[in-house]
Amino acid sequence: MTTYQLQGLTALADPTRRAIFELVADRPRPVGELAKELPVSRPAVSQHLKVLKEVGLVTDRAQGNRRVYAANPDGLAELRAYLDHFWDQALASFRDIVEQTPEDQP
Amino acid sequence: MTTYQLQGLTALADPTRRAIFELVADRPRPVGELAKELPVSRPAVSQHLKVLKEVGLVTDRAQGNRRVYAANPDGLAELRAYLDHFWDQALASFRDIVEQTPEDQP
DNA sequence: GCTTACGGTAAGTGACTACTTACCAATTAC
DNA sequence: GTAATTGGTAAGTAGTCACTTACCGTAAGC
Repeated sequence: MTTYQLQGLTALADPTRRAIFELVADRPRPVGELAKELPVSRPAVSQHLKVLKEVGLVTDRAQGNRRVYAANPDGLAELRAYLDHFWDQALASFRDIVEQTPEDQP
Repeated sequence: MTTYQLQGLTALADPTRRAIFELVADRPRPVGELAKELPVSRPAVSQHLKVLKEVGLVTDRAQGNRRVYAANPDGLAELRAYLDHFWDQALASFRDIVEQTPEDQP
């Protein structure tokens, strides 16, 4: 778990890529529609979608002339599992901190 | 929610920073101990800790000569909330995709 | 007092990456 | 058939960022 790649986190770190993911999570959309709602060019959107697809955060399917992208719950599940794991650890170590006040040491 | 900064995601995107966070989530540690377990220099660790602290993922407290860093559950909670929100949306839109098979269009 | 340990900061550098324009392939419409 | 729409890819570039070494402040030990 520690040596995990967690490429999904890296993918969602970019604001534009996160915006794209949020748009397709709202509802599946073709590339052109995504580019219209974003301040970047259409090739940029294509490149971002390629990254999101590689890490399993989106899926695509041909629909006539267009290619419709949708959010993939599987990719999100991996990130949720990662955060949930450290949630428990963080809570435990944080509790240790609180119980051990700074005046404790001699 | 969409215009959120989500700096925590950006912070955890870097592998070294993620490793640091995982170490302090396991148990609170001083800077030197973190540097010993990582393939980067101590100043690099300090810089990463500064970022993690700014986005609220870790807290620090002076302990004698050392400075002990611990994971902060509040920062993690924000990320969890973000992913959970899009989890529902992704599930819904993904269900639409599945129900509407590619052979549907005329 | 002086020395040692610990850690934050400054400055500089190399690598990565998000973006652009240009080009090409494939499907639809006529 | 040709023209138009859609979108993926190539090549090049500018900005960001993770890292290093060097330096300085502060607390503990003698």
